[in-house]
Amino acid sequence: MATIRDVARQAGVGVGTASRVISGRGPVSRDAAARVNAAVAELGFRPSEIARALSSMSAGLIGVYVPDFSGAFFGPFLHAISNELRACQRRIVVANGFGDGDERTQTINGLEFLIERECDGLIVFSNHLNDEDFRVIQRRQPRLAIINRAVPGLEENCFAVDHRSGGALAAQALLAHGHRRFAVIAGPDTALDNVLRVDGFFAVLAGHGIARDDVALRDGGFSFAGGWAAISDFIARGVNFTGLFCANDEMAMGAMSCLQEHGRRVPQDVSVVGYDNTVLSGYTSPRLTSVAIPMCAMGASGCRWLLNQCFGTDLDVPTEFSIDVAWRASVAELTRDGLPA
Amino acid sequence: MATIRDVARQAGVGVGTASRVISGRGPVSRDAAARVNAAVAELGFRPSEIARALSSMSAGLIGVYVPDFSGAFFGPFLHAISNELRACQRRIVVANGFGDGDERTQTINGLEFLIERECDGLIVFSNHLNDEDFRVIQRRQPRLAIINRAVPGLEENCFAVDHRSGGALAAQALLAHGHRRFAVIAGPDTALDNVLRVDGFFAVLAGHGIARDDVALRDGGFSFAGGWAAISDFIARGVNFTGLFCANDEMAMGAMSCLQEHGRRVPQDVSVVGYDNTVLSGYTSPRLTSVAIPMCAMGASGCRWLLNQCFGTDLDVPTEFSIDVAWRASVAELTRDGLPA
DNA sequence: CCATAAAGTGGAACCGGTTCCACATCACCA
DNA sequence: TGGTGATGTGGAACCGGTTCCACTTTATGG
Repeated sequence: MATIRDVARQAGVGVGTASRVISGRGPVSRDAAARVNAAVAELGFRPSEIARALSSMSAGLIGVYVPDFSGAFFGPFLHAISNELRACQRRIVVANGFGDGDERTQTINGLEFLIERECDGLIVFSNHLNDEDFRVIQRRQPRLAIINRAVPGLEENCFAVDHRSGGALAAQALLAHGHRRFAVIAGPDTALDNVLRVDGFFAVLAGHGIARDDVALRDGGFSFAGGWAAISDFIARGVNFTGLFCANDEMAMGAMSCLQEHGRRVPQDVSVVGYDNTVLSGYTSPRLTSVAIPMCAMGASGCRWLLNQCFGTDLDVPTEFSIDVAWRASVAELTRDGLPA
Repeated sequence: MATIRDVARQAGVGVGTASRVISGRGPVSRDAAARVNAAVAELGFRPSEIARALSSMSAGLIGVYVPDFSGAFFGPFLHAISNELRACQRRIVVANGFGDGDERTQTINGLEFLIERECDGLIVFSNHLNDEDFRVIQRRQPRLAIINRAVPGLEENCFAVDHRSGGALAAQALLAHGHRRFAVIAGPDTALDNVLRVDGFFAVLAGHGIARDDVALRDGGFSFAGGWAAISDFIARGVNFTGLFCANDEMAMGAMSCLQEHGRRVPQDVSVVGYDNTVLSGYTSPRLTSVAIPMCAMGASGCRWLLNQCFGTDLDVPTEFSIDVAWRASVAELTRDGLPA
C-alpha cells in the first residue's frame, strides 16, 4: 500500500505539499497539485483513515448505540441517522446489544467501544442505563445525544418525548369511541418508557372514574408471543373488555391474532391500539391503530445537534417532538357492551 | 486524556513495559505489572484504539455492508454476525445503502469506507454489484465474505444458496397440495436472486406441464404495497388462481391483506407461499408458509471464515446451506377448482 | 529599487500506541 | 569462576497521516 511519502517522492514534492493537495487544505500551486494528483492516480494511493484519525484526533464518525438489531424498531432509526450524515460525508459506527443477559453491561461495553474509537459524537438509545450512568458517559464524551430519555441535568443532550402523553392518547382514542372496559398488555416494567406509557394510560382513565384495579393488565414482554399469551390468559379468565391497549406493536399483533383465533373480531368485538407505529402496524388485518412516536425525528435531531457541536454548523435542530395517533382500522365505535362469554 | 507515556512515568517504568502490561503481551515482572495497573487506575487511562490500529495495522473490526437498514430482513443478519464476534472481543462496523438512487455507487462507496478504515475483513450482501465489481474488491481486500451470491472465480469467498431450488420448493409445496392454477408476485428483475427464485418456481411447473404463459405474474417491487397492488390487478382482471407464490414475505403480507379485503379466504380460497421466512411470517393471520433461506447461517459462516483467515483459528465453517419450507397455515389442500368470479 | 506582504514549499515534530533491539540481572550448572 | 539461558527492562523507531515553522520565491506599492 502506497503511503503519502511515496506519493510525495513520486511527485517530486515534500510530504507537506502532498498532504495539502490531498486533503485540500492550505495553499498549493496549480503545478504541484497536478503532479501530486498524477502520482496519486499512478500509485493508486488511498489515505489511511486510521492515520488521519490519529493525527487529527477525530475519526469522522458518529457512534450510535441501539439495544438490538432484530425487530422492526431500530432499522428506520438507524436509516434516518445515517441519512442525515450522508450530506456531510460522515458515517455512523453502530454498537449493539443483544437483548439478553445483562443489558446495562452490554450498553456500557458498547459505549466504551465507541468512545475508544474516538467517535466525534455519540447517539444513545437505551432503556437500561440509569441517570447517573448517562452523566458518567457525558463527562467522558460531552458530545452525547440521548434519545428517548430525559436525564435530569443533561437537558441539552436529550431528545425525548413524554411517553405519559403517548399512553394518554391511547386512552383518549379508546374512550372517544365509547369504550369503558379495558385491558392492557404492558412491556417489562424494567423498561422505563413502558412504565410511562402505561401510567399515562391509567392517568386518563382515572380522570374518567376508571380505577387501575378495574383494568386487566399483563406483561407481554414486548413480544408477539407475549401479546398472544396475555390474550389467552384474559380469555381463559373470562375478562370482559372492549378496548385493548398494547405497549408496543408486536404485542398488539400477537393479541389480534389470538383474539381472531378465538373468534373475537377486531374491531367489532375489541378495539386495539398499539404503540410505536412501526411498519408492522400497516401490515396487519385489520390495520392497527398505533401511537406514533417520532423515533426518526428524534434521531435526526440528535444527529444534527452533534454535527453543529462538531463543525460549528448551524443546522436546524427541533427539540419539540409530537406524539400522534396513527388512525387505522383496528379501533371502532363501541356497538355492544362487552365480549361474549 | 492520559497517554501510555503518562502511565509509564507515573508507574516509574518505560513505555515498553507499560505497553506490555496493558496489552498483556510479553514478559513483565509481577511488581511492574502491579505498578502499571495502579497507574492506569489512578489516571483513568484508556488506550486509544486508533493508535493501536495504526501501529498494529489492524483495526480489530469486521466491516459489514447491507443494502438497507429498514425492514425486517437485515436486522437478524447483523445480529447473527455481531453475535459470532462477541466471543473474540471483536466488533462490526456497518456501512449501509439507502435503497434509493444508484445502489451500485452506494455499495461501492460503502465498501470504500470500510476498506479505508482498515477493517480486518469484509462481509458483503449486495444484489447490485456485478461479478467484476466483486473481483475488484477482492483484490484490494482478499478477506472478503460474499453472502447470498456465487461469483465465478471467487468460490472460496462465497456463502450462498441456490435460490432456484428455493423457488422450486415453493412450487412443490403448492403442487403437493393439489394446486394447478397459479399466480406469482415477483420482485424487481434487477435483483439477481429474485430472478432465480422465480425461474426455479417456473422450472418445476414446467415439469408438470404448466407453461410460464399460463401463470399470471406481476412485479411487486418487494414491498407490501406492491403485493397489494398485484392482487388488486389480478382480481380486477379476473385471473383465476388457487396457488400464489410471492418472492418475499412483505409482498405476501400485502397480497394476503388484499385478498382478505376482497373476501377471498386464505388458505380456503387461495394458498399463499412467501419467501425469506422473516419474523413477519409468524405475525400474519393465518400465519404464512414461507421459504426459509439461511441468512443467519450464511452470515455466521462467512464471519467465521474471516476469523479463521485473520487469526489462524480453526472455527467450524459450514459451506453447505439448506433451504427449507417453513410450513404454516397459509397453505392448504385444494378443495375447490378456482376463485369465485 | 528596495521594503513588505502573500503565496508556496520542505521537512521535522507530532498523534499514541506497538515492537524490536540492546542491555541488565539473576539462577543454574559445569 | 565463568559461561549460558531465561526473564525483565528502557527507549528508539515505527505506523501514516497532519500541522507548524522556517524559508524561498513572487507580487505589490511607495
